Amino acid sequence: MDAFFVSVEELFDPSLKGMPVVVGGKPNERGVVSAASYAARKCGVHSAMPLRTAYKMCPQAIFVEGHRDRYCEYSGRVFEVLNRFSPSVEMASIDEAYLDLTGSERLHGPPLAAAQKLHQAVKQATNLNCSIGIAASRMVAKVASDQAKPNGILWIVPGQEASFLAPLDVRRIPGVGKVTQRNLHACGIRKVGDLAALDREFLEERFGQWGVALAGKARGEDAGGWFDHEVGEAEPKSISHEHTFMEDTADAAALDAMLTRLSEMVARRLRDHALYARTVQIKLRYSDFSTFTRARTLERATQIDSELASAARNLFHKAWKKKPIRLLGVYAQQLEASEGQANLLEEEKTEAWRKTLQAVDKMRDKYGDSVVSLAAGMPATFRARVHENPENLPGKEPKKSSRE
DNA sequence: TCTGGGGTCCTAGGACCC
DNA sequence: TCTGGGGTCCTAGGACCC
Repeated sequence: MDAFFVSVEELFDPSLKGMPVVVGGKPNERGVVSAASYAARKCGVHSAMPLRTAYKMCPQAIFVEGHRDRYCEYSGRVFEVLNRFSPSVEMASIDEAYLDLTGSERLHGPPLAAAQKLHQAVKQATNLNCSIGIAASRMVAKVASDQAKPNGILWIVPGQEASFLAPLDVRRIPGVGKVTQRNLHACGIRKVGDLAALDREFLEERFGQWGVALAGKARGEDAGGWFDHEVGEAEPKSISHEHTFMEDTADAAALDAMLTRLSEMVARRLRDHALYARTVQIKLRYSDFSTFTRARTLERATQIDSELASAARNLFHKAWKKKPIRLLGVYAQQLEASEGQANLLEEEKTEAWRKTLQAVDKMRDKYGDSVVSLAAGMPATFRARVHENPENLPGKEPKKSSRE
């Protein structure tokens, strides 16, 4: 999809059309650009750029918060259109998909005609523009669709892969980021063609096994192959939440509260997926952006808020250098379908928690996530108030709202 | 310029085991 | 006496993608 987030925002607010628009947050917030309209890109704004930088470069731009639910909905509509065209559709992300059109010639005609039909169908169903790359491998199709932007179609005829790729910057190859680009430039390799011309031994010595794969990509060979993944929703391999503070803080109570809240969010999603985490990891980032992770593997896998939270807080306090913190994160890894064996005492305890959390999850579904929380996740001032006078508990407050 | 949040995959060293 | 070879698990860090 072309400038997907911005284009969806334009559907909801047509006055944004043609304007420099930045999706991601307010211009003075800590955050980065999720998407920029083509008008904003003309000022030099691009995704992943800090919002404050974007504001300096393009002060006249309109800054809007992202609406993930809207993007998901439109992503679903696009998927429905694609699914009509081919039974094997792989959504690679919220705004990118691969279609296998093998054997669909009788139905859709030759590749270019099929792509034109598809392009029109997407436009008709969503009023959004997309770009389409057609090729004999996924990788080449992806690069072709990037080159076709905006709103274009590009067909790389079989046999022409290498000559199509050769004049492009190495950065265009999926998997080549800033660091690899810098390393390749240091060897005098700037274009994909330079890469394709090198011999295997040189690349293997310099970049390891990955260099060999890279040389293949440069010639248009796709190690991944076609739709060899499992069908249906793949289970996640990790679940995480992280938070960057508006201002760095060394307030231990505030940090503990944040770790608790993040743990609750992670645990909630573990339960949604019916998964248990064997490994808990935390991430901390100081004011100078130096970043550390600490992990611990548990005796038994868990999906219980308080178990995750206490593991996270232990890890944090062992690692924390008592300096102001910019970011905290909580990660669940080594996800398993069951918690494994336990002794009788533990079994009783987890059973009690399981029932409690089931009820809590129902309340959160109905009234929002903040309606119930571990006390440790609440602001310290609030905890103190309740401690001094239990009448301050939300349910006992005199004025009733629907939340309560 | 001052750097989000959600992920995946890879590497490398050390502990431990046979 | 100057110290193997293979495997798995765990931990930490980093590149990359959208």
